[in-house]
Amino acid sequence: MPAKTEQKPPQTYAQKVAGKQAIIFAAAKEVFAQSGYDGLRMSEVAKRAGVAEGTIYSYFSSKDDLIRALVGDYWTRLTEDARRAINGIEKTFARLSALAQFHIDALIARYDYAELTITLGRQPSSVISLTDDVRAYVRVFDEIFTAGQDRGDIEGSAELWMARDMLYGSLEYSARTLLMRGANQSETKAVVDNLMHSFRARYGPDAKTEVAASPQSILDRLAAVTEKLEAKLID
Amino acid sequence: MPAKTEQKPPQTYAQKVAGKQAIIFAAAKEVFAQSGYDGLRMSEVAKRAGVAEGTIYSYFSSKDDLIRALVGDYWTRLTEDARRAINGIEKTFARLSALAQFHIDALIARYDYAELTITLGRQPSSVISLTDDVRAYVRVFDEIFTAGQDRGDIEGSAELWMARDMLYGSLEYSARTLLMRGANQSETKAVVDNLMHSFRARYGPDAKTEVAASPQSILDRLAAVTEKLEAKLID
DNA sequence: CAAAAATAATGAGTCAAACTCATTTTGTGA
DNA sequence: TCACAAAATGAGTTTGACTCATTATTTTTG
Repeated sequence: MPAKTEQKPPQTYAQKVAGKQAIIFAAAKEVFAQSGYDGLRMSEVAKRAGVAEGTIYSYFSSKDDLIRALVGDYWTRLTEDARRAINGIEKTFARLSALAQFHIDALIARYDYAELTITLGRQPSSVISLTDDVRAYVRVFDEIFTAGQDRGDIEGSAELWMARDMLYGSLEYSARTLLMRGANQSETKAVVDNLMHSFRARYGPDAKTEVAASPQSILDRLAAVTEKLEAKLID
Repeated sequence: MPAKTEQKPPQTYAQKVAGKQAIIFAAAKEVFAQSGYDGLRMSEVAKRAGVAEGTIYSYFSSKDDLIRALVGDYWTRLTEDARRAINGIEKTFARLSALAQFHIDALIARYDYAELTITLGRQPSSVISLTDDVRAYVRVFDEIFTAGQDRGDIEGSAELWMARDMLYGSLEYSARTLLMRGANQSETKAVVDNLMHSFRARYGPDAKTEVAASPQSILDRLAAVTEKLEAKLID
């Protein structure tokens, strides 16, 4: 990377032009974050980007195209984050679990992007594909799964796409329902545990073994409750 | 039901008015079916219903409200069909399987309604709830599941909502991906089989016999009972 | 039964917002 | 410095949801 990019005034015209797309994009991201799809006004994006409304249209052919770019970028960033989230974890199911936890947390943090992925993904676009970015994201799962099959952690005959749909489908739907009541952290963990339990039972080699809570923690709870009961009885 | 309703000309004014809502609704359904949400024009609905555009607005407060009514009706009809689909089937997992097959087929036949449920369900409406209709639909699953728990086909400690989210989530996501490639009948069957396999492994009694008899599950049950006792004492 | 009141229907008109395009501004190469 | 190209501009167009003053229809009242 040459030092040129550091200097402020002497950029070439071409550089300035290239930068403008990024400026508009950033402005759109801001506006989208606080107004959502319907609330986003091209006029507002233009104002924030410091350009005329018409200018946007020489970089993005329509509002939908602009949003599509936003959503595509979202998945690209998410892909990187997902890889970071599973980085250093070795065992197959632990990796899957970490990915699942990352995924549901991400969805709950910003469900709007997931929602748009569903709607925009189904209507064909002139320019930006979107499907490709989602595919790249989903590949993180695929890699763990097939690697797991290779090392014998996962039943070799298992169909990748079915497992994938089950994982992402469950998590997406759970995120949605958890958002409707107020989600809390412990519930997302429970969802992930339950899902991983199912996964192990379905795809793992040795079937089950795992349970939700340890006997010890249940004993602790029992002891606590019993104490309360005792106190009540004394009254 | 009095014969009055049979006669054509001499309806009361009130009857005519009530009928008009249905006429507009039917017209909207038609237009939506062939144009989708974005393509549906209120002017077109008005034309098909044989009323002025303004008239629609005295029956539905907005385009969104109209569509919401459409989607709500969709789920209501689907609920009836789902009950018919499992009718006469006795065994718990067979019932679940039939329901799952019915569900994925329905989604693939008309994914647009499911899509709108996601988007419209999240934005609060002034009038029509939509969530209630979906809840009623989902109750079909809930009934099978809890009945299954009662008769011991399904692990008693299983969390209903998690199982529900897993089933509907998997099927919805699968429907979406199957639609992207061209879905064929055999693939939906494979998805359902795979899902039911997972369900059996996760929630069925036979695979889990050891677990059912394990100290763990006994502790779980004890904890649950103790909690109930505690609640009673507090009253 | 006629007049008054209430209810419903109408559609021309308003408004908001995405998108266009003739004009102007800015940059480049000779 | 000038001609040419590329980019930016924003006033104007278009589209489509929604409003509301007016008109039509039904019910109520005296």
